Amino acid sequence: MLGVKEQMEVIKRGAVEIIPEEELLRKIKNSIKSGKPLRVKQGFDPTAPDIHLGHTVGLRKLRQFQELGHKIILIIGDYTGMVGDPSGRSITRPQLSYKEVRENAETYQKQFFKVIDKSKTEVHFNGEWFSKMSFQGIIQLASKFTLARMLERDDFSNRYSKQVPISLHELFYPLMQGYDSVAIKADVEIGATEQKFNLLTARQIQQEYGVKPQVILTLPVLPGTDGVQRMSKSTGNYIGIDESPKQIFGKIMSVPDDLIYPYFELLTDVSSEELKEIKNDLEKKEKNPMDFKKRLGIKIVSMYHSEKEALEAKKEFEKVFSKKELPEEIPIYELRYEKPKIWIVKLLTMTGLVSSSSEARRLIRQGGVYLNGKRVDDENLEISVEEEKVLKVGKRKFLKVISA
RNA sequence: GGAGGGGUACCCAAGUGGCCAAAGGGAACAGACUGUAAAUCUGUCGGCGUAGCCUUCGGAGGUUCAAAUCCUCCCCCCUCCA
Repeated sequence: MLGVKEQMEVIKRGAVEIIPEEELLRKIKNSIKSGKPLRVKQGFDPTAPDIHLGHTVGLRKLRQFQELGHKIILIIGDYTGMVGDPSGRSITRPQLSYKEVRENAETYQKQFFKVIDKSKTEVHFNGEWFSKMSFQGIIQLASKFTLARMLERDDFSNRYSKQVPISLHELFYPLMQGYDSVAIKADVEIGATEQKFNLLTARQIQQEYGVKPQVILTLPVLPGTDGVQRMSKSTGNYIGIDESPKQIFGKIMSVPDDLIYPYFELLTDVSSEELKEIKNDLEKKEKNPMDFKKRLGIKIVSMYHSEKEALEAKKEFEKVFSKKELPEEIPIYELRYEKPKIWIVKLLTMTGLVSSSSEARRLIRQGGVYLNGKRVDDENLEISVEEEKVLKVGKRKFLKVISA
């Protein structure tokens, strides 16, 4: 096991706050002395079935704790998932059914272990304790906190002042998360900065239940591919770690240039010297940001697939978008049509390339439809059904149409 | 229980009888440009074989030549008082 100083250095990298830092020092010291690893907790609510790069910021930190010899406790919030975390939210989250949550949890676990080491991880569903909690227990838990303190949160107070509804069950979320820490006796809990309130509430709840309070460690929130909102599945600005190499690479390339540095910092292992260099180069603007993005894309795809696939994805990207050639693999559509000729608009809607014929006409007018590499400029074009053809809609949609 | 304010397209939001398929912004999509699925600029953004029609402003009825807009009932949200 590494010494206190060395451990702290690893732990502090990329962290925003450690509260209280002295307490963490003490805990690590004790852990080294006693040989007992720290219990480091992070919870995830399985609201959407996919883990994306935003989740990996925390998971990677857990991984580092593992490498330092500590115990990771992963809480899968099957019960908290039914409430929905109000953190950073301006509206009530849609409530999920228990069944949905359990199904998502399955997928989650598979993906977790692409980042962290399964053999050194303890997994709990918080239903383990919440499903057994009596109403009496709930009253007891609720009595540990006051409304005034709850309303200190700016997400709640914003909603309240903007007259956006806050349901009572949402108030339970921080209490439940706190109780998780009681149940598993967490020494450290990590979470994104927007989790600070929940994380701090847990400290208080732990003390109320006679458990030593945890140290909290916050990490930056990862912006999504739009460069503005936090990465999340519901806003559609995410990159899932289970996506194909091509998709991950392509999405990295579509990220605004400003995100290049934060992504390198939060999502990859590049050394701090290398990071500095990247920052300098980006600021000087002498080098092409595209090349940094390619490097980033290769790094990230390599982590979740392989280096070989990463290089292939890069090649494919250059082929399709830089050279504007046809991609390596094009999906095939088998066309069944009773007449020898088919109207182009009809074909586009039939194949699902566009959702309505108005849209098809619009795209043709805008010059976004290609047939066998030639731009289609006639909305009334009739094309032969027999002949094999390749359709391109916009920059990214390709389809090979063959007659069935 | 009483009083008042609201519900408009994917999201925010304007519209209080016809000029409303509905301003503006965001998102999305297309094109141009390039350094890329970045940035910027331009355009599109309910549906229908494009031609005028059809469907849409919380829901159901009604008034009117004409309703997002007026009337009735209902549902939902917010605020204040109790």
